This record gives sequence, structure tokens and C-alpha cells, in this order.
Amino acid sequence: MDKREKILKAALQLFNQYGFDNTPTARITKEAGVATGTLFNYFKNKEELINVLYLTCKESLTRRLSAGLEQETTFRSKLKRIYINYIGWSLDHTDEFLFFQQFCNASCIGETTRKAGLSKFNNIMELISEGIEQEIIKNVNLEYMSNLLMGILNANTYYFIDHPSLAGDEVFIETSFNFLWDSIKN
Amino acid sequence: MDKREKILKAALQLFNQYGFDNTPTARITKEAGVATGTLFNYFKNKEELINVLYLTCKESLTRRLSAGLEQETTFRSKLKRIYINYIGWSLDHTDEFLFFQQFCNASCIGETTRKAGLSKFNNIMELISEGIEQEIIKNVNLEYMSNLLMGILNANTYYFIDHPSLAGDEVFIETSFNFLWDSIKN
DNA sequence: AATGAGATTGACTATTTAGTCATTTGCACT
DNA sequence: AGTGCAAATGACTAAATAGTCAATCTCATT
Repeated sequence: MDKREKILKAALQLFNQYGFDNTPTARITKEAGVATGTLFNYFKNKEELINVLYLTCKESLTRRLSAGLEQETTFRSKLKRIYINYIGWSLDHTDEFLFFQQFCNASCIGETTRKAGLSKFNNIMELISEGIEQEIIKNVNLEYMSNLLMGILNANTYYFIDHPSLAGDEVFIETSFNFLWDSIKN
Repeated sequence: MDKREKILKAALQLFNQYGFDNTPTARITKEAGVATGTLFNYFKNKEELINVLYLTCKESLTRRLSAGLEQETTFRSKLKRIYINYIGWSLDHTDEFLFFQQFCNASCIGETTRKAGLSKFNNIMELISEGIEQEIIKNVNLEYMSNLLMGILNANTYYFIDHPSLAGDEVFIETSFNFLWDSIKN
């Protein structure tokens, strides 16, 4: 693993545990096993580091979200696939998931970074739009719907993270998905 | 308003805007219009300040949540009352609501404080339990259910905060509550 | 008017931290 | 072995900040 990656990995863990401002760059480089100066070779400053981290995580997540989506035929099964992918990714990358929860609204993440991150969700937004048009799900505006979906999705994800054994429990996955589905279906 | 209150009010605004570590105590006292030393007369240190703030907000919220609850007769109407109270409080105390969202999991809030805050939700938890026992809502464990309810509640609240004119729109309140209700009802 | 106890002040200190930069190291190619 | 260049180093600096404390102020009581 090259030093840049080591720095990103250490920063992810430490930012999660202590927060952005409570993590000295010296601690990041120590954890990464590199010199303090090395961090500033790869990143202009501490803020650029966390912004790169944010986009890296977001890319990893969005890649996963659409995995196997094309195989699903109905709107419900597509949504369930996304649901499973989101939870699966969060279980495989818990540090990254928690990082998002902590920093998705933090001021150290720049507006540019946040916009770049959001654009990656476009195809999922389109799917939701179609569901509304076809009257499969309730007719409310897209902003409300995506807000709500993320809320339910994250609540479920937290629960799966606290009870990882449920990840293999098909029955509970269906049960929990139905909390989401029943909420929005027409 | 006495100086202690002024300090708490300034801290609330500044912590929200800049975060805990990015808000110098000097800035808090300046905003509050008192000397830097005064903060440390009323609070042992910066951490005690934020913990007091947390509990103060939580008390204000829980007082509001059960307002008028005894007048409601059905389980659904009780839950809707709590829903309206929560959103109403958040609109009246947006700074306090956002403070919670930012700091509910932050490490600067001590374990003792967090436990003290949680205990205030006991009566609402009991209501949920009854709803499950009476098979009015789905039978899942209480931790899952409360997790999910908070997720939906907060998602809705954010939307109302972004669109404050909806607060008086009975139809939209009912519509949005139904996203919650349809999710959990049996 | 005098008293004094508690509230308030703000200059000050000891510590921490982001970022710099002159120097050293590792390595690919002669 | 020699050369040159990018990568890496870590001692150092300038700035920021939590908390202290001796001095000052306020005001109820006599």
C-alpha cells in the first residue's frame, strides 16, 4: 500500500474516532507510519485531505449501489436491490459509512465536493421519479421522498451494524425492507 | 437575561455554526458580551458547558413532546400528537434541533449526560410498547422501532425546517405523518 | 457613607497544532 | 560507480486557544 493510501486510511479511522479538529495531522502521519511532511506532499492541507476522503468513499458507495440492478425487473425489486446494496456496503465499510454520517453536513466538506458527491446519485433519483410517475409509490416531491428514503435507509443500516448477524437473515431483511416499502408504496 | 443564559445562547449558535472545537471560548464570551473569565465562573470548562447545553435542550424538547397527549384517545392520534409536537418544537427551536442532530453522537457529550437525556424518553417508549402488544403496529423489537421512528421523524423535520410555510398546512402534515404511520402500522 | 462578599474582568501563560523547508534518501538509468 | 530527480523526512515556526488569577467592580446591608 502506498503512503498516500496509508494516510487516507489512518485519517478515516482517526476522523471517525476523534473528529476532524481533534485529530492532529501529526497523529495521522504517525498512525500511517510516515513523516509529518509527507501528508502535505500528497494533500495541499488538512481540508483537502478530508475532501478527498469524502469523494473516495462516495465513489465506493455509488459503485456498489447499482450492482446487479439491471437484473431486477420490477420497481420494488430494484429498490430492494439498492436497499440490500446500501446495507451490504455499510457492513463491509463501516468506517466509511460512519464517516459519512458524521461529515455529510460538516462545514469542512466544501460545497464543490458535496455537489460532486450528490451528482453520483442521479440515476437513483431517476428511478424514484419513474416510480412516482407510474403511481407505484406516493406522489410527493422528489426532495421530500429522497430525504425520507435516506432517513429510513440509515436507520435500518445502523441497526444492521449493531446486529451484524442479521445480515444473512433473509426474513429480517424482507421485514425491515417492508418498513421502507410500506411507507412509500401507493 | 443573566450572563449564564447569555453564554449558553451564544454557545448554542456558535457550536451549531462552527462546531465544538472550532469555537474558541473567547468567541463565545465575546458574542455573549461578557469577559472570558465569566464563562469559567459558571462552567468548570468548555466541556461542561456543552453538556449543560445538551441537557437543557433535551428538557425543553421532552416537555413539549407530551403536551396535550392526554387528550388524545387512540394510539394513532397519540402518535400523531407527538409527531406534531416534535416538528413544532423543532420549528420553534431550530438551533436546538440542529444542535441535537450535530452532537447527539459527539464524543464531547459525556456518557452520563447521554443517559440522563435518554431517560426522558421513557414514557414515549412505553406508548410504543403498548402499540406493539395490542398489535396496532408491527411486532419488532423496541430498539429497531424507536431507531426507525427517529429516522423518519428527523427526515420529516428537516423538510419542514426547509419549508416552514408547510407548518400550517394540515393536509401536508397528515400526508407526511402517513409516511410514518404506513411504515409501522399492522 | 462604609463595608465586604461575591460577581466580573481581561491580560497572561503554557500548550497544542497546521504547515514549511532545507536536507536526506531511494532508485532508475547510464 | 555515477548522476539526477522525485519522494520522503522531521525539526522548526507562527498562530491559536483553554484556562488562570490578581485586580476591580457592584450593591445589599448596616
